[in-house]
Amino acid sequence: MKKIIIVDDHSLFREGIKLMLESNGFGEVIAEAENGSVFLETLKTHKPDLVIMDIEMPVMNGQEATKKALEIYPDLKILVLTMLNDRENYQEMINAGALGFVLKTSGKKEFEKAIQAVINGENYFSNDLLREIILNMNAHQQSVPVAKNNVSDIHFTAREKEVLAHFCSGLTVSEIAEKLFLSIKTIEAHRSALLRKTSTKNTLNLVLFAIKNKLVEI
Amino acid sequence: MKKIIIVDDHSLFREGIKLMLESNGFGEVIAEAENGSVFLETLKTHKPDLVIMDIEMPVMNGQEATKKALEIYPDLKILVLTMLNDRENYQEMINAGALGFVLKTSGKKEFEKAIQAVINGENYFSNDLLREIILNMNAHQQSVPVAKNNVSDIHFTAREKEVLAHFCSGLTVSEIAEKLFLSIKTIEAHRSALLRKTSTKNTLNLVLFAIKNKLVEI
DNA sequence: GTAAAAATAAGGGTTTACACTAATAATTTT
DNA sequence: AAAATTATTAGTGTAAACCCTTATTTTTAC
Repeated sequence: MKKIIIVDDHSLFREGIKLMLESNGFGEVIAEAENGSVFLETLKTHKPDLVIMDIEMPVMNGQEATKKALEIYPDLKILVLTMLNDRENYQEMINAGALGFVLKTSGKKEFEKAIQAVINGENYFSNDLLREIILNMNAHQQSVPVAKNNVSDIHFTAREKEVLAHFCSGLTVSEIAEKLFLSIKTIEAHRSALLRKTSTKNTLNLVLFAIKNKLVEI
Repeated sequence: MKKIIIVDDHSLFREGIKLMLESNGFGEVIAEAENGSVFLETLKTHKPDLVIMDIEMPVMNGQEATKKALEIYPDLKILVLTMLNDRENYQEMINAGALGFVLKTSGKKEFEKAIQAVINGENYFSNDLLREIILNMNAHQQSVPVAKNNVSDIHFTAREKEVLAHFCSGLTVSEIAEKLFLSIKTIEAHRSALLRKTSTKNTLNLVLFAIKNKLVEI
C-alpha cells in the first residue's frame, strides 16, 4: 500500500482526490497539507511514497516546498497537480525536481497514469501541457534558446521600460512618439529591441508578456 | 435520491466532488459540464435537484450560466463552489440567482451543510466569505459606486467570445483563421464587431479591455 | 580616453491591421 | 411564416505594424 501526502490549499479538492485515490486502491493518504510550510513539517513524521503537490498556495508555494523538501529527502517522488498550464510554472517545477506534471483539467485516466509513472520514479507530463509547449515553440520558432528564458535576466533600458509601459496602456507607436517628443522611427527601434529581448513577435504579444510576467501594472 | 449536475472546468475536481457526493449518499451526479455553455445544453435533457457551479470557466463563466439557466428554469437550485473569495464575484453570483456560495478552501462539513440548505431552497454562504466581506465592508463601502454598468451590458456572441479569447492569447487574425478553419475576412468581421462593441480602436486595446474587465483569464 | 552601450533617426520594404461596403446562408426569435 | 440576428466571405483602400540596414550623438564604463 503506497503512502501518499496531498499538498493543496483547497480542502475540498484534497478530500476529493483522497477519496479517488483510496477507493481505487492507489494508496493511502497518510497526511494532507494546505501549504508548503505545513507540508515540510509533515515530512518530519511521515515518509510518503508519493507527494501530490499544488503550485499556488498561501504562505509557501509549490516550487519552494518542492525544492526544500528534495534538499532534505532527495528520493521524494513529487507529482505536480495544478491548474496553471503555462510553460514557466512547468519549467520551474521540473527544475525544482518534480517528476510529473498534470493539470486539474486532465481526465482521471491521465492522472492515474501519472501517479503510476511517478511512483515508479519515471517522468510524466500532461499531454495538454506538452501540446501547449509545442504550439508555443512553433510560434516563437528559434527565438527561445532555453538559456535566456528567465524573465528577471532580461535587461531593459530606462527608455525601453518607458516605451513598454506606454504600449501596455494601449498607445500606438505614433502616439508614444508624440507623447515623448521623439520620432516614430525611434519608438519603432525601441519596440524592435523589446520584441527581440522578450522573444515576442508583435506588440500584442509583447504586452501580454509584460502583463503575464508582471513587468507592468494594469 | 437527489439528482446533481457539476459545472467546473477542472475534470479532476469534478471527479473528486462526484465521488464525495455519491459515497456519502448525498445524491447522484447525473451530468457534468466543463463550462457554462455545455451546462446549458445539458439542461435540455437533464432536470437536476441541485447544480454545483464554478465561477471561472472558459467559453461561458458561472455568472452568465447561472443567469441564463434561471431564466429558463427559475426553480433551479444553484450552489456556487469556487476559489474566488472576493466580494464582486459573491455579489454577482447572488444577483444572478445562486442560492449558496462555498469556497473550495472550505471543509467537507461546511460543504455538506451548504448542499442540504440549497437543496431545501434555503440560502447558505461560506463563513470564510462572510468574514471576508464584513472585514472589507468598511474599507470598500463607497469606493465601488456601481460604475460597472457598461461592461456587463455588452453582449458578445459565442463566436465573438471565441475569437476574443484567441486574440487574448496572442494570436493574429491569420492564425485564428487557420485555427478555426475560417477565412481571414470572417475573423476580421468578428474583430470589427468586437472593436465596435467595446469601443476600442485596435486589437491591443481590445485585449487590454478584456483583461481589465476580466472577460478572459490570462 | 577609449570602448561599449544606449538613444536617436532614416530609408525602404513587406506584412498586417482596420474601415467601409456588400452579400449570402444559417439560425433564432417573434 | 416572417423578421431579426448571427455567421460567413469578399473587395478595396489607407494606415499602421514590422523587418532590415545604417548612422550619428550621447552616455556609461573600464
